[in-house]
Amino acid sequence: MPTWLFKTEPSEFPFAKLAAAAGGTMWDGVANPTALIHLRSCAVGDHVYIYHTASEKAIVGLAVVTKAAYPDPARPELNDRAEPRFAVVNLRRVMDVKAPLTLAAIKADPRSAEFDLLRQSRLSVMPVPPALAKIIDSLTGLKR
DNA sequence: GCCAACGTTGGC
DNA sequence: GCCAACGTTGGC
Repeated sequence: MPTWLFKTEPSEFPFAKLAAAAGGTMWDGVANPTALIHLRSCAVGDHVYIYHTASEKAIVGLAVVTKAAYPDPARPELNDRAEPRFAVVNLRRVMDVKAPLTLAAIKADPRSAEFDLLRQSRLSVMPVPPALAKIIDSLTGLKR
């Protein structure tokens, strides 16, 4: 199953604020067109690494998609059309990583050279290639 | 706080 | 439809 990486600013919406209950929490605020394309590709059951930006710059946890993309209910004026401008998904918190995986550590590993996280620093929703997901699982101590 | 690397906007 | 000017993100 596909794995994604979502970025969030920990002072705005930290990983810990994601609900661990079945329905999860709405993940909104994605405006970048490329990020929205990825967001619309998320399916229920897909796994999502949560990455904290700003001072942390590390993968801190794992979440799962509990509801696929739908129009942001807070932006009806922009979503009342065939192609909604803003999409959101629901995410449920699954588990913390055993060890946060820092951007510096990811950069230092030549196997992540093609990762969007390094190639396009402003992208907030991106796919994680399966081979890289395996590496990240091992480096963070995630058992899933 | 700075600035590179994007996106977006609006005049033409 | 182009592109200059402006705005935003996020690493440093």
